Amino acid sequence: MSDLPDYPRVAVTVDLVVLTVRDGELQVLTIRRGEEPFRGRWALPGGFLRPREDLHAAAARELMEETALPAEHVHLEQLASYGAPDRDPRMRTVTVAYLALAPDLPTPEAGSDAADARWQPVHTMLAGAELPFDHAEILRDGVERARAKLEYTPLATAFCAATFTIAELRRVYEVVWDTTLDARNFHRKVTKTEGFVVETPETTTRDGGRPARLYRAGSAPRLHPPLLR
Amino acid sequence: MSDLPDYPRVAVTVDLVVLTVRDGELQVLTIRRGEEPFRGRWALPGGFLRPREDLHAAAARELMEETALPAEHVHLEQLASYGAPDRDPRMRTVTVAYLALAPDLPTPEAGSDAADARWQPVHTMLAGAELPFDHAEILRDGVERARAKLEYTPLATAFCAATFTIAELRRVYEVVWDTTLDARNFHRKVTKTEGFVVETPETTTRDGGRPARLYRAGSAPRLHPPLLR
DNA sequence: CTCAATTAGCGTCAGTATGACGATAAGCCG
DNA sequence: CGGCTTATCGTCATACTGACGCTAATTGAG
Repeated sequence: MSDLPDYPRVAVTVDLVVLTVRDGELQVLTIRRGEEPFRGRWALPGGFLRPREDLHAAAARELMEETALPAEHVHLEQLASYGAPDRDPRMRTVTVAYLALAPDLPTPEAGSDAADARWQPVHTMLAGAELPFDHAEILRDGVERARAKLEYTPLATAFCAATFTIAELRRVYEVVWDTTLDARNFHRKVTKTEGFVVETPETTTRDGGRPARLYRAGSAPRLHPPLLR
Repeated sequence: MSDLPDYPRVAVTVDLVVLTVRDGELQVLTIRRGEEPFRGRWALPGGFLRPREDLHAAAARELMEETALPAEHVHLEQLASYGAPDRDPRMRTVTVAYLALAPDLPTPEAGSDAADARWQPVHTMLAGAELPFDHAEILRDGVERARAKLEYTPLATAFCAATFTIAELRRVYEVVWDTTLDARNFHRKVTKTEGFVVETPETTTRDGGRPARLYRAGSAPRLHPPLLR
């Protein structure tokens, strides 16, 4: 089988928008670039697709390599692809961006490729022209995807630990949507929406005040009815 | 600037899931392949990304070239990317799939690349192992995207002509969702949802019975409240 | 030990949306 | 004209929503 050299070849990369809720704000995982171009700048983690690697596998590998996050606790889904002809000054590239949602993990620090890894507030990274390449656009799209999916999927639980209180889940919504929600109505909706959360026998007082029941994520793939902004 | 030949290159293609509602069912535009592999088989339209072409531009170009559809009346959005290492027997490829929604146009026939182009029922194309490559998976994802977006966006209007009746819009929902909807409740919801449809002065009797008012698509990017399945 | 502070979780109530379906309107066709 | 078809408006019981009052269960200060 010929290699059909008459069609242009492109370098395919995978970039990651890894979001978490930390210190009451939405944060994104950034790595300090160790190579040109943009050496020393904070950027989204990512890397080249390997010759016999599936896209999702590449994203999962990058997540491990560059962020050392425990993959089993991280939601990972494809976001979108970006291929403007001049998006990378080195050569023609197309990047397949993935969106990862993680709980507030202890301290995810640098892996092998990256000189350094750090959580940074999304707001900060989008304020100036911080991010190189088209990473600001990718980050914006990732945040918008997360905001939208919180409405009609139980994905907010991906920002929480294995068990969580309703208040913790509510804070996820409040941070991602940048609104405040009535705690009582939120509690009613979440517990009445079939398959969103599952009660556990435990309670916790880690948020102070009266002990709160702990829940774990339910199995419903979608929320019926949705939680509208 | 060096070409960094140490990273693997991939052939990037763009494939299209072009959907319409015809004869009371959801149909997809297929082309008969004129080249190997799978010569003579019906497949999704698509082609290679050109050296200095943006992804969206490539999708729009393919839509024109292969389907001769008037692009201004077609909604086009990125769907997802597919890059399993063996998805194309010739070489390593990654395809960026786009979803296009078109009204029931007169007769979109073959363009240059394709030996033939034809609308075919989605149900038929997904029933057996009709489609080559991973096109069945892509089509399934496209249909699922369309089904979901009908709930939260006014995208159903993309399946309609420039002006349409509420009943025509309702039939779009019924076909895409494969349900029946109460005509009176649907009328109430659509006309009360801000920015979904805009009344025009005209009416039509093309559906028989009492003349129906014609509407055109509104400007709202999302439906508030959504139309739930 | 008591009390204030804090957070959880239940209850109420009015306004609104929803689904089921009746009734009327306004064309067409024979 | 009378019947057929489809459009559109109306009704009504029920469900959901948002605003907000109230009680429960813990912690920590004094």
